[in-house]
Amino acid sequence: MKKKYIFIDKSLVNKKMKRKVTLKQIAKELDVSISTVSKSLRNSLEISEDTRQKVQAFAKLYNYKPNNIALSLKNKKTKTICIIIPEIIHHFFATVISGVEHVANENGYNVLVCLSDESFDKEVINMEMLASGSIDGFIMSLSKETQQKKDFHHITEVINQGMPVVMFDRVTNEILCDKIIIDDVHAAYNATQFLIDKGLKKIALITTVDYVSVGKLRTDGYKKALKSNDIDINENLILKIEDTEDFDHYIEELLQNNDIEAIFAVNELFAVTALKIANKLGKNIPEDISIIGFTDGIISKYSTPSITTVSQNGIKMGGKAAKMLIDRLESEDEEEEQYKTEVIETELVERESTKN
Amino acid sequence: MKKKYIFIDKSLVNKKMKRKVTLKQIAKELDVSISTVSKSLRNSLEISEDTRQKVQAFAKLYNYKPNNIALSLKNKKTKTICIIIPEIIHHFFATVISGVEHVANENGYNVLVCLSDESFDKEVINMEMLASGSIDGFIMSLSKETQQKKDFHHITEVINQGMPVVMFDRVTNEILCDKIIIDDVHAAYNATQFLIDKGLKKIALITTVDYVSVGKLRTDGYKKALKSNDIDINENLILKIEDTEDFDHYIEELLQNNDIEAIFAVNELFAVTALKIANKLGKNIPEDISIIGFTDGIISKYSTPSITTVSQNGIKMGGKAAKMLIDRLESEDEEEEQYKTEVIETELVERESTKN
DNA sequence: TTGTGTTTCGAAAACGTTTTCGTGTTGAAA
DNA sequence: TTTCAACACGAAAACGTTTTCGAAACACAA
Repeated sequence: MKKKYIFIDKSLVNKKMKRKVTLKQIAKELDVSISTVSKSLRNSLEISEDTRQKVQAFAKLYNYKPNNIALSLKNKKTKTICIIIPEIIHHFFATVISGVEHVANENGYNVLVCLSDESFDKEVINMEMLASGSIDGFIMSLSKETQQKKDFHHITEVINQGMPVVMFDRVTNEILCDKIIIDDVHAAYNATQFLIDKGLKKIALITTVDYVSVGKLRTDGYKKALKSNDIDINENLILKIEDTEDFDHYIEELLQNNDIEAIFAVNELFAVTALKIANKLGKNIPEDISIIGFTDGIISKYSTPSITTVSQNGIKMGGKAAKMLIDRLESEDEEEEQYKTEVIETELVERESTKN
Repeated sequence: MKKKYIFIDKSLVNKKMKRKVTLKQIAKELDVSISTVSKSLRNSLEISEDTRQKVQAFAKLYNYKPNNIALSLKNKKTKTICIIIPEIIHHFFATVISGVEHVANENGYNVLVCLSDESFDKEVINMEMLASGSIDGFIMSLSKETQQKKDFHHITEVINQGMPVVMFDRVTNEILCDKIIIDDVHAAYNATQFLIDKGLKKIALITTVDYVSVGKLRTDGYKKALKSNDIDINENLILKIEDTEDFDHYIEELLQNNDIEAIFAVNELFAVTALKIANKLGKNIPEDISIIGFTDGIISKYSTPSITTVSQNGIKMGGKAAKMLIDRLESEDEEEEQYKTEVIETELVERESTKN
C-alpha cells in the first residue's frame, strides 16, 4: 500500500518550508523500517534493488541529507577543527587562517575560529568550552598574557583528554605537542647580517618585551649577528616595546638621540612606524637609514618606500599545521606520541627600504 | 554499597589520560540512574540534598562536562553560526569576522569561518554541507562569481529550510533576508563632492566591473556627484578593472594620458596602487593629485602619504550582523518575517592624500 | 515433506543528553 | 491501622544516525 501524497508537516508546507526530512519520516511514509531506509541510502546489498530505488528516489525528491550532529554523536568525531589566535586583524594571522581553512576543507573539515584577544582567560574559556565534544582538535598560537603567565594547564588538560593540539608561531617548550615554527633566531640573524653586509654598523633594534617568545628569539638573533661581526651591543639602540599602543614617541626618541644607520624591527607595525617617524625627522629611507621588518604583510608591500622584510609564509604555516593535525586525527589513534616540530623556512624579501 | 576506587578505562588511566566522563559512567559508579545524575547536576529539587552533593562532588572530581554534541542533538541547536566570505586576506573581511566573533562569543555562540575564494561552487558546497544541522545560521557576503551568475538558489534553499541568513556588504535584492550594508552610493557621492569642494574637476574613478554590487553602486555615487555639480562625465577618466591581478599598467595609462587632478578609488588596493604609480610618474600627492580610497584599512593608514578614505566600519558591521542573526535565532521562532536592512553610516577619514 | 541456504528486512543498541511520567517509600494525619 | 501527600528516584522516550543480529520468507534440493 503506497500513499500518494505525503505531508511531512502541514504548518510548514503551508509556509512553503521544506524542513529537513529525517530517516524516520521517510521510513514512515514508505512503510518500511528506519534501518531499511538507512541501508538503502548507503546502497547496502542487504536491501533489494526494488526498495533501494524506491527509497533513493523518495530521498532525492525530499532532498534528504543526513544530520551532521547525529553523525557526529555516533562517530564521535565532528570533522571540525578550531584555530585559536590572539587577533585576526593582524595580516599574518589572517593568512594562517587562510592556509588552515584550505587544507581543512580539502580534507572534509570545517574551521572554527576563536580569538583570544591576547587574553589568558579567553583562551582558557574557549578551550574548555570546545573541548567537550564540539571539535576534534586545536591549532593555536599563544596569547601574550598566556606567555607572560607561563600557565599552560588548559592546554595540557586538553591534550590529556586525548585531543590533539598543534601550536604555531608563538609556542612554548613546556608543552609537548606538534609545532610549526620558523627559526626566529636564524631569520633575525640573517636580516641583521644583511644590514651589516651593506656596511652598516649602528643598527637599532625595535622589539617586544621578552616574554613574547618570538620577540625574544628575534632579539637573540640580532645580538648574535652583531657579536659574530665583532660589533658591540649598544643597549641604547635596543628598544623594547611593552604595549601595542602609543609607542610612537619611544621610536622618535630612539631616532633623535642616536645617529642610527639602520633599523631592524621585529614586526611590520614597528617597521612602518619607524619609517614614518624617520621621514618626519627628515631622514631619507634608505639613503640615511635602512629598515628591515618582519612578517611579510600588506603594509610592507604597499608602504612608500616599500619595506624589506623577513617573510613568514602564513599560508604555508597554516596549511602545514592543518595537515599535521588532521594526520594525527586520522592516524587510527595509533598514538605514536612522536611529536614533531616543523620549521618553515623564511626568506628575506628585498624592497626599497634597504640600499643595494 | 559504595566503591572506593574507580577505573573508567584502565588502558587510558595507564597513559594518564583522563578521557571524558559521561553521565552513564557516573551513574554506574555511584549506583544510581542516569536521570538522577543529570538532575543532581542541574540542581533539581527532585533529588535529595544528600545524593545531589555526592553526585556533584564526584562530577567535579572527574571534571565532568556535558557533551556539546549530545546537547546539540537534543536541543536542535548548535550554538554555532557560520560566516562565509570571499577572502580573509582582505583587511575589511578580517575586521568583520572580528566583530562577528566578539558579539557571537558574548552570546554564547561559536563562529565557523568559510572562505568561498570568490567561487560560486565553493559557496554552494559549503552552504549545503553546513545547512544539515551543523550550524544555526549564516552570515555572508557574496562571492564575485555568485554576483556575476546571479544564481542564488543555494541561499533561498537554506532560507526555506528555516535557517536564518544575514547578508552584509555584497548583498542582492533578489534574496529576502536581513541585511547590513553601507550606503555605497551616498558615501561615494560624498567622497566625490569632497574633492569637488576642493576645487578639483578632473576626477578619475578607479572601480571594479559592474557586476560587483558595491563597485557599481560607488560608481553611481561618483557620477551622481559630478552631475549635480554640472561636471561632464568623461568616460576616459573611468577605469573599470576586471580582475584583481595585473592592473598596474591600466592605471599607469590612465594617469599618463590625462591631466588628472584627483582620483577616487573604490577600494584600498586601487588607491594605494594609484598613489605609487603617480609617485613613479613624478606626480606629488596631494599637491598634483588628490586621492581618496574606500575601506578604511591598514594600508591607507600606513601608506606614505597616508590615504584619505571612506571608512567602512567592519567591526561594527560584523557585530550588527551577528546581533541580527542571533536575535532572529532566539526570537522563539515567532517568524516575524519582517526582514530588516540596516545601513551603517560611513565616515570620510581625512589624511594626507588630499589637500586642505 | 523436510532440510538447507539465500534473500530481505526489522528490532534494538549505541552515541550522551534532558525531561516526562510513573512508582515505591516514608511520614503524618485521620 | 488506614490513607494520602510529599519525597526520592528510575524507566523510557526523544533527538537522528549506523550497524549488528536475528528472523521471516522463499527457493530449491533431497
